[in-house]
Amino acid sequence: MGEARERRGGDSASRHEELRAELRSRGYRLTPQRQLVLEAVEELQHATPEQILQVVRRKARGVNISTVYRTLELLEDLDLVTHTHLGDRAPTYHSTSTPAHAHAVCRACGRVSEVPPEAVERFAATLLERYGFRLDIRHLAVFGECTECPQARSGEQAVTSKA
Amino acid sequence: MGEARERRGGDSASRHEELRAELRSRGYRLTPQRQLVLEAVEELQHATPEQILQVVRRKARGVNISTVYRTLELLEDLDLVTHTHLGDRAPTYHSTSTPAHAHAVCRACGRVSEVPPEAVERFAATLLERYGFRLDIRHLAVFGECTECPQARSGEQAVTSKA
DNA sequence: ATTTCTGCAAACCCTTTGCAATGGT
DNA sequence: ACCATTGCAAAGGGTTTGCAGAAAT
Repeated sequence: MGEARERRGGDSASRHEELRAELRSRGYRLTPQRQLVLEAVEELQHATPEQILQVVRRKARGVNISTVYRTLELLEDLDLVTHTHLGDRAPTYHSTSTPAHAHAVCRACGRVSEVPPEAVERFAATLLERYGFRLDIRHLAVFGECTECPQARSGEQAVTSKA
Repeated sequence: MGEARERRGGDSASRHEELRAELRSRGYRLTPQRQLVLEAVEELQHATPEQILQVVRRKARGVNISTVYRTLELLEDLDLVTHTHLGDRAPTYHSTSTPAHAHAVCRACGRVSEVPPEAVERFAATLLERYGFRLDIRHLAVFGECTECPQARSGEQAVTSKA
C-alpha cells in the first residue's frame, strides 16, 4: 500500500514498518498500544509497568494496565525489551536497543548504577567455562552498598526506600 | 539464672540461650515461633515463606503466615538469615550459618545451582575497586541458561516453571 | 504487671484471566 | 469477514497492617 511513500518516513515511519513486519511474521498485529508501550520503554530506560502506563496514557487515553502487561510479555518474547528486578517490588523494563549493561543497587542509599559489560565479562566467562552457565547480563542486578555511602547497616536495617 | 547448667546444654540448649541473648540485647523476646522459623530456614536451605510455614506447622499448630513474615524480617535484621530472588515469585530465605554462596538459575530448565564464593571473588573485587561497590554475595542470583540444557529459547519463550 | 508478640481478618500491591466489544488486516 | 487484541472487572498470588487477646519477662 502507498508505494510513493517508500523512503518518505525518514526514521520513525520505517521503524513502524519494521515492527509491523516483526509482529506479522509471528501472526501478531501492530496496534497503537503496542507501539506506544515500546516507545515508552525506550524513552524511560528503567520503567515499571505502572510508569509505562502513565507515559502511554499521556498519548492515548483509556489504555489499561492489563494491556501493558500483555504487551510487555510479547515484546520480551520478541527480544525487543528485557526486564530485571532492582528491588522487591515491581520489575523494570529496558529496551534492547540500548547497549547491554547490568545494574548495581545500593541497599543503603537506594541508588541504582549501571555496570558496563566489561566489568562482567570475566565473571561471565568463568561461569561459562567452569560451570557451563551462560549468564544474561541484561537481567543481572547486584545488591550491596556504595562504599562512600552515608553508611546504613549498623544496627539499623538497610534502607531500600526511595529517599 | 541456673549457674549449674552452664556447660550442660551440649548444643541445642546453648544455641537456644545464644538466640535469646541476641534477641534480648535488642529488646526482643524469644518465642517458640521465632525458634521454629529459624530452625525451618536452617533445615530447608532454600525456603519461601510459605514453605517455612508448612514446616513450622508440623511442629506447632496454629502458626500464622504473618508471624512468619514478621519473624523473617526480624531474623534478617539480626543477620541470622538472608533472602534472595530466584524467580519472579516469592523470595527464598537462607540461614547465614551455612557457607555463603550465590545462585545461578537456568531459565530453560529451571534448575538452580549454587555458585561458590571463589567464582565471584574477582567480580566482587572489580566492583569494589573500579566502582566503589561492595557486593552482597548471598543476595546474588544470576539468570541465564545451562549450556547442556534441553535448549528452550528458540521461538518458544524460556520456561521458568517448576518442571 | 508490663510490654512484646501472636493470630486473625482485612487491606494492599502487583499481576493474570475470562469475556464481550473493538479494531487490524 | 475473520480473528487478534483490547478494556473492564474480577480473581489470584504474595505481603503488610490494625487490633484485641495471649504470652514472655
